[in-house]
Amino acid sequence: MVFSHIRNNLQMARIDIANATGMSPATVTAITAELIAAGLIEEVQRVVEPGQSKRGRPRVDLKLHGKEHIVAGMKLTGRWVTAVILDLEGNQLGRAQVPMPRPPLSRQTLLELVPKVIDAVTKDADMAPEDLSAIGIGIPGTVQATTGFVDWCPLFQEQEINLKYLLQDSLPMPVFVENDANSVAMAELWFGFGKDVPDFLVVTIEEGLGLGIVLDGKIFRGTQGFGAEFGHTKVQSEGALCRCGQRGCLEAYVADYALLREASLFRKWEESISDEDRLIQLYDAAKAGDQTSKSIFDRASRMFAMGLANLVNLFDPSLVILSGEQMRFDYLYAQAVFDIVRNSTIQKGHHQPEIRVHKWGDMMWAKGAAAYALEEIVRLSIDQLGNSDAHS
Amino acid sequence: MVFSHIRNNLQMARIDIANATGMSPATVTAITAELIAAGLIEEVQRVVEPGQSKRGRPRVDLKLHGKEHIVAGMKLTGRWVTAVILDLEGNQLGRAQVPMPRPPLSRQTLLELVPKVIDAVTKDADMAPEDLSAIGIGIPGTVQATTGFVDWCPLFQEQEINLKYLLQDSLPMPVFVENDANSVAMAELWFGFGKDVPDFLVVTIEEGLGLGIVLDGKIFRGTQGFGAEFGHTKVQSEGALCRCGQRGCLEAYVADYALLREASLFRKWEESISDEDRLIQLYDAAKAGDQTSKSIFDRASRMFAMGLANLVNLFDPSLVILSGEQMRFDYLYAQAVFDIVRNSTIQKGHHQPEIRVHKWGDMMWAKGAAAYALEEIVRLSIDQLGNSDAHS
DNA sequence: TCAATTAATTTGCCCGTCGAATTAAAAATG
DNA sequence: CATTTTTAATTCGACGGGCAAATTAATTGA
Repeated sequence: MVFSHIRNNLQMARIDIANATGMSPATVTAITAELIAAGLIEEVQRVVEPGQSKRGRPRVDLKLHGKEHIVAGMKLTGRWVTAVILDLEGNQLGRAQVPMPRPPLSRQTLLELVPKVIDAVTKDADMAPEDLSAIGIGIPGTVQATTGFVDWCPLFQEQEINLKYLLQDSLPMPVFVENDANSVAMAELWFGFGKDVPDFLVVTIEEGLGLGIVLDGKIFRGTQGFGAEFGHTKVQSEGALCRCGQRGCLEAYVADYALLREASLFRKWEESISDEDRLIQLYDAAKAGDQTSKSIFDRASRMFAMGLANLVNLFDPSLVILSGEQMRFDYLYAQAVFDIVRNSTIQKGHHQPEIRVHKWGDMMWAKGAAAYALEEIVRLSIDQLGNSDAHS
Repeated sequence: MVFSHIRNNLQMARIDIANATGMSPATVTAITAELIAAGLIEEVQRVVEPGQSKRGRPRVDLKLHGKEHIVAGMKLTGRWVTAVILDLEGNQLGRAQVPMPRPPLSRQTLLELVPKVIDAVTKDADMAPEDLSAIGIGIPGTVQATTGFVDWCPLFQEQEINLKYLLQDSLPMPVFVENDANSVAMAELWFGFGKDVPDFLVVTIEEGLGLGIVLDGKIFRGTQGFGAEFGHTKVQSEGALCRCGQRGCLEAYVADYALLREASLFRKWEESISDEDRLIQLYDAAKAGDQTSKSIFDRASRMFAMGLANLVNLFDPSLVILSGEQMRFDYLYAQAVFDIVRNSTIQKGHHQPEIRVHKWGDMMWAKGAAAYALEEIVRLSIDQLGNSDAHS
């Protein structure tokens, strides 16, 4: 609790922590002493701007001790593997991006890929893999973060594997695996709009649709530990076919492949043109006023708004963050979408959630994965702190 | 914690509580002593069946002290006001049901109605209203249970009122107001399928659709305190008009009025026939093989399954309880519905939630409201326990 | 130089919890 | 029938987390 307050405020004095948490100064002194002894935080001299110094003993700020833990975060998509190095303070020390082999990956390929990326990203930070305290990996699919068990991931050949233990065996540091939408939620919680908000939803828009649910400052993983399958909530009875094999999934209306499927009816592209480029052409056509192209995006955004509205109706959130980088998703961030959401939710007036857009790229997702690794490592450190005390 | 263990197991010995909670026997002794002193629990002699008695000091069972707190629970619908008297043990001591004046009710009518019902139900239990420690009231609409503030309720003329304080002024006991779906969830938690399950969803089917979300043994009220608006999640873009004024709400396909609206296209009823009877006729026709009638129910159940599937996809529950009394809802409990849910959710195999049906009537809803009142009263008692200790 | 002021620490205390020892109440034993 | 065995419950002493109050530390202002 003390730790997360310091983290959220970057640096603060003990007295401020006491006020913010409601604890007594005595308790704060005791706890911070332990954290300092454990190397997790450190004292820093507060820079006093001339003229505004007050009388009395000056406060001594505390901040996270960045060098105590350095971790890597990694994000796997069908096209790229993106990685960052983060220290405990959240400073980005290095980054790397390598092309992803064409999925689905064999176990062998995966076991070679991850260390390769770690080598690359640590090199970028002028470090060695051994310097890392942990790595966090964000992947699409259904992941039980507590155990590292991957029920299903579109990127892998093998399913139902324990990726955490699989990778840990060939790596010198602990590995934490997390659903990629939850990685982004984590990034929002540590570095983004969610810093001061205890409850919010993060909707991610990428190849698929993801949802991260943050309740009371913690990620809600469903009662059985699996992530929220927002992309496969149904928005149409007997609707469009989804790549999951079911019908009417939101994803089947909003994802790239859904848009291209529609477009293929009236547009013939050369084989050689990438999906990416096709989408850009489609989007440009819509913007230029082509009604058919426009109707494709219109339907997608209408369906998306409907899915969002359902989330708002069920969770009654005060904040919804939409996270996705690409230009081609602009239509999903349009005012029209927000209007539909507002008109499709019961929450009235001051209960309407704020909807904010974060155009974050893969790097932020990787940072989220790193944040998850940091959180777990810190949690372990603090737990051990308590235990070692008990023995002494 | 100790208290809820005793409540859930009806009666158990101290040593069992220690084992179940992980506390030491010493602690259990201390806590139970306090609870006994407060009158909340009492010792009972365990009935030893001959032949199966073990050596050693016999365990002394503890059970809730029913007479310590007697509460009333009340459920308001558009047609009836249903009330029960419950003691702390959950024994039903009395019941009453009076017709509801035609909504919307004025403040005056409401303020007269509630005491009248309390008089009736306490009389049925051979008691006086003064004997009640509290009353709990379950109403449809959006209710902030913590404050008793009613944002919107279809039964009342006035909206945005604090029903809790409004009623408390004219009643001798504290009043707790709760969304009716949450009342049912509460009933499941105390008396039903949810007794041993920490996380589950309760879907209620009545005039509208309700949802109670139980996470970690507590009712989840959305991050802003308002209940989950399941009935107004959207299952169809630009769909059927709902009584809330929006389009495509699940309720607009499943609720009574939705079915009758469809039926009115091909069936003309006498003015005098009640909605209730119309529905029964419609249902009988469908059962008898009338294709048009059947298609109405078919669509309703298909939409309902879709809404359920979305809940499962988002919350990943291990248990979903469907609660509704009337025969006319049988089609919603059909195997076909469960099949659609299973085929529309990502959860596979062992992660599929169990779906159970509870044909509970208004009386159980009222019991849930009473349970809520009991929980609040007990919580207050236990809190005061700690405080009075601090002073002594 | 000395008060005034504010931050941080130390001290002593309370409370909840625990392990270990003790007491209580039964059955089994000879 | 007294004694041992067994199991439940309680008591006792101790410990750790957290707090209020007192104390110490470090600064500004008079």
